[in-house]
Amino acid sequence: MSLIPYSNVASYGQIADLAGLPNRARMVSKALKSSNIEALPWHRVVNSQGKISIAPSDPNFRLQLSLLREEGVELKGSRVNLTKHRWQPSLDTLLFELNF
DNA sequence: TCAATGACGTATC
DNA sequence: CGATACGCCATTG
Repeated sequence: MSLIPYSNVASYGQIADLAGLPNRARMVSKALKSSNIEALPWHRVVNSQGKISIAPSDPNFRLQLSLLREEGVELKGSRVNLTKHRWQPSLDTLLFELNF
């Protein structure tokens, strides 16, 4: 997921699928909270509704908002415009995931 | 061990 | 839209 492009967003499930782990979105979320931000574009990750899945009380919530706005992502409150910013994995990416 | 718990997703109602 | 229900499974206590 370190390959989610600038100004794009992907959902937890989408990432899980790409990693070859269907229906395992929760694992991705765990990976994000535990695997502390090691130069990972965690802020480009939202749920399938395009909504930010962090508690608004959490400091990171604000951070994610600003980071996204900074990248020019359209936000309606805490919701991103998926139709416009959803990441579409390139063929190269897919092949890469399939070990080709 | 076992039950509860998630930065989740899809399907219904 | 909001509320519920159920699937998934590593981590926690």
